[in-house]
Amino acid sequence: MCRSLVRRINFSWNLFCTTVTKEFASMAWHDGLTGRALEIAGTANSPIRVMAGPGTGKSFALKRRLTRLLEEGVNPKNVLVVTFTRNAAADLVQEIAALGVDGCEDIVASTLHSYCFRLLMKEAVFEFSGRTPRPLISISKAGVLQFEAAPLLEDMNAPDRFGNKRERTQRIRAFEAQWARLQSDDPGWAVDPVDAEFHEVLASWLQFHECMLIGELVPESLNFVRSNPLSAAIDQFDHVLVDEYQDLNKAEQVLIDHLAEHGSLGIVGDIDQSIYSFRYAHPDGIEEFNATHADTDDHVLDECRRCPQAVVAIADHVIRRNHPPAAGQRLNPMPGNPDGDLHVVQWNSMTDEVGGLASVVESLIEEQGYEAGEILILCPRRLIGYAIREKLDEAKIPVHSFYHDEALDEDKAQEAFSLLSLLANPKDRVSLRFLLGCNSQSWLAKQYRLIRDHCEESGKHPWDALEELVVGDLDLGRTGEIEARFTIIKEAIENIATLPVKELIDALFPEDDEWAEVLREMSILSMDDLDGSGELLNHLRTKITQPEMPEAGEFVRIMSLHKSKGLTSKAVIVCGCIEGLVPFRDEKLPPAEKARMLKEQRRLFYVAITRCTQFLAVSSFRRIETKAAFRIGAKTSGRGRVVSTVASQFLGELGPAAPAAMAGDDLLASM
DNA sequence: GATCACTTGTTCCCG
DNA sequence: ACAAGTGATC
Repeated sequence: MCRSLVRRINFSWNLFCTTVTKEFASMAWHDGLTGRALEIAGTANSPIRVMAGPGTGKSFALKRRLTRLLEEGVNPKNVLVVTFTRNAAADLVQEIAALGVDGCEDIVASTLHSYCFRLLMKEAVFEFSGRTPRPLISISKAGVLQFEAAPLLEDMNAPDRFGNKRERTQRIRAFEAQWARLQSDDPGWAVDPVDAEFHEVLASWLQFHECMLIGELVPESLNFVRSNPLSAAIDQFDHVLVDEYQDLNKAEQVLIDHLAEHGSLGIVGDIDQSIYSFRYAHPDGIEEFNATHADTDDHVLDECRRCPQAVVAIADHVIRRNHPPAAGQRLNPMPGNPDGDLHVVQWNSMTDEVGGLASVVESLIEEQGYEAGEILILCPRRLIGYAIREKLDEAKIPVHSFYHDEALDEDKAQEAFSLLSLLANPKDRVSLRFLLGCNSQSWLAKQYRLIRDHCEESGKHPWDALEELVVGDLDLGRTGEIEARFTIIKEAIENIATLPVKELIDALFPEDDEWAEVLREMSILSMDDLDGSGELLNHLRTKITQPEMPEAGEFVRIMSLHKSKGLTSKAVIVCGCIEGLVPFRDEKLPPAEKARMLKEQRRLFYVAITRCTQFLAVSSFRRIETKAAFRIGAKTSGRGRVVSTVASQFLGELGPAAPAAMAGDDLLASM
């Protein structure tokens, strides 16, 4: 008790200091810095590698390192900070700026994705590659690519060669994987002839439509940087700092090496928090970093300042299963931290869990003095997240969910978005192709083929060829349906062409249509900063294609376990801890892959439980309807309309520091 | 090429 | 639950 009081005083003292220094002069980078953080911030060695567990103060050390560089007179324009989400970088810089450090607004702080986008936009790069960094936006449904990739799949329909749409989707994924993993760099890499042919057809479609797969952004940049190391288009960085290194894929890691070639390189990461294998992350990269980079200066941060002692104990106990028994502690408690308020709770059904957790939240707010903004709910399935959000809405508790958006789920939303895209850039071939075909099951692939062949031969733009067809200056065979469709699209564009942004939003994403809700909300939130259709489009595209760290506010946050990485919250509730959800299991995988996946799921659980500073509840439920179980992928036992779930194996791995599991009603009664 | 009724097959997590 | 694929018919 006494100790935690002391800590609280220290904490306020720190706050006091930073405000004071801000008023008078910029702070010195090493103020109040000791031990390992001081070394990390102060060393001039390069490269440096920092292995930092959750809550061990790595962003603190990073910030101080940046502050030092600026104080020492480094040109901020020559400093690159790479983070995983697009606002993490901005936050970092903003926090340093708030400390009164000059020049930080000039630091290049962004995701690698947006760095590559800017690089590929440069004329010199276009002339080299002939590729336009216009990302092809797609979503996946039932294993098939939708939206802008749908006409691509259709146009690549070559019976008996590339398989059906699912197989073609898989092939595209395989290519993205190959690029992300730089498999073509492997000496033994052999290309299957069908793959080679597929690649050729894919590349020609992308080339003709002046676009890129999102997965090509980094490999294309790398390709340029490798071939043109002296190009003026490449920024010459004196210092490169990379956060969440374990989540980068190989292409990204190699690109970083190139960008840091003439300067210092610092990487920060944690193998235990590597949770992005589905993005082809290459976590071995951080473990082997010292082998691939001579004279690596190593640092370890393993004292968890964020979490209460009991939480550190269970987190460490869980994650040690991923390592050999002799490996020792992965995460150590911070002496003096409070013990924490830790609960393992089970409910009778999914409905009970949803309602029960909403009551837990209510009780935290009304009985225990928590603010809504201090509560974070992590759900392994969005379905559960939405249900809890609804309950909290009913209880009039402010709440916000942060699922990767279903903005473009509906056909009408896709059509409206494409219309905007074509309005902003009438030369946008992808949007034109999409709009021409989206009302037809066949995507009018045959008629479009005639037009495309003609354009490839003559160098015409498909829009111009269509214009000629409509007025009768051109005859390519049967093109009646596609001409009719083109006329409709043209009229639709003309109708919205002169609208100011506010009215454009109303016209494209009408207020009362459910399908338009997400796009409308995204647009309206930043409406006043947007000038013209181009800016509106760019804004929406960025929101849709780039991950964002969920911002805190005066509301309960609900999100996936993945999204929670990097966040801190006073109270954390992890729900749905049953087999099939956490850990997610894919029974079709070969045993070695299954084992690898289980380890990653364990890391995901580890990330989730290490977000809290005080309260942690790990929750599960016992019974579920067979249909619902199938839908969310829960493992079950028994027969009938309602079956039993199996508690997550991770609940059995919490170790001696975990409290006994209790029934939901008992937890509510005790609060 | 469009439309229909039908069968068949895979997903279901996560950025 | 949802989307692809099939085949008949217009």
